[in-house]
Amino acid sequence: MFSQTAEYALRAVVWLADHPDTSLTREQLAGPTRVPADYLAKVMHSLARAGVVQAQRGRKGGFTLTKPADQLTILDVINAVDPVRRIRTCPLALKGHTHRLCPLHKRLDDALVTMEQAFSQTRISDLSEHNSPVRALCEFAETVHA
Amino acid sequence: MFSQTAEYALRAVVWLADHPDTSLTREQLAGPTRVPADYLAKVMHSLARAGVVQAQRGRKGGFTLTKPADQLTILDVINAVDPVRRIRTCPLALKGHTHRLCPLHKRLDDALVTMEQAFSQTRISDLSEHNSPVRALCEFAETVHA
DNA sequence: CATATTATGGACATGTTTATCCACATATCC
DNA sequence: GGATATGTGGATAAACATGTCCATAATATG
Repeated sequence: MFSQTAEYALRAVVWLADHPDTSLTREQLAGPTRVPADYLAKVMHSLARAGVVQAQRGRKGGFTLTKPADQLTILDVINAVDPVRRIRTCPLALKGHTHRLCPLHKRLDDALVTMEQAFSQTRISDLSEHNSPVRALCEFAETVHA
Repeated sequence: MFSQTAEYALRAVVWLADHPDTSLTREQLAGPTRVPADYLAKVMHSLARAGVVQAQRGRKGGFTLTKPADQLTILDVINAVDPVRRIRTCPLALKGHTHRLCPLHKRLDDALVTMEQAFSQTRISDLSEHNSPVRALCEFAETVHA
C-alpha cells in the first residue's frame, strides 16, 4: 500500500531524528536503515527538494532535518516522496462530474482522508526510542554497530 | 494508493450489482465502466478465482455476482485482486523481532487496519443508485446508452 | 591550492504493473 | 454437428517503479 520509496524515506528520517544535531552521510544512513545506498541518494534528494532535510555537499557534508522531529509528521515525509493522491474528480472521464463524487469514489477518498489524518497526527519524534517502549526501526541499532 | 486493477475490479462489481440477475459479458462491462476490455478479462478472472463473481463460458455467457450485493464489501473485492498487505513482521531483516513492531511500522500498520475497516464496512449495495443520492460510477450510465 | 569527501544528476539495468493480442476451450443455438 | 459467442490462458509489449553505476559539482581540510 505504501511505496518502497516512502518506506525508505521514513526509515532515513527516523534515523536522522534519533541522531539530532549530527550530519549523516548517505552511507551512514544506508547502513543501519538497510536502504540501497545509491537509491537512497535519490530518495534523500527528494526529501531535500521538499524541504524535509537539508543537504550539505563536500567533506563533512551529509543530511540533517530542517525542523525538529516534533514538528515533522509522517505525512510530511510521505508527501515529499510519494504524495497521497486524493480522489478529487471522477476517475472516469466524464463531462460535468467533477464537483461531486459517486458513492464508490467518495468511499475510497474517505479512506484516503483517514490515512492522511493518521499520518498527520504522528510526529516523527513519536517514533523515537525516547518516546516509546519499543525502539524505532525495530531496534535495528542493537544488531549493528559501526 | 489503490492499484488500477482494484479500481477496475470495483467498477465492474458495482456495475454488476446495479444489474442483478443478469449475466454481463466482458464487453458489456468494459463499455460503461471504461475499463480496457482485454485487461478486464484478466481482472474478472481474478474475481472469479476469488469467488466474488461466477463466470459462464460460451454463448449467453458472462459474469454474475456469486453473492447478493449487500453481502459483499469493498474489502472482498480489493482482497480478490490486490490484497491489503499488512505489516506483520519487521521490514528490516532482523533476527527475533517478528513479534513486535517498532513504532514506525506499528503506526503504518495501524493505518492499514483503519483502511481495512473502512473497506469492510462498506457493502457494494451501499454504492448502488437505489441507496444513494448520487449514482454509482459517477452517473456514468446517464452519459452512455447501448 | 591540492586533495579527499560528499551530494547531484544522468544514463542504464531490472522488475512489476498495466495493457494488448491471439490461440484455445467451452457453451448455446440452429 | 456446425456455427457462433464467450471466457481462459499464454506470449508479448509498454509504462512505471526500483536499483545500479559513473561523471560532475561543491565543500572542508591541510
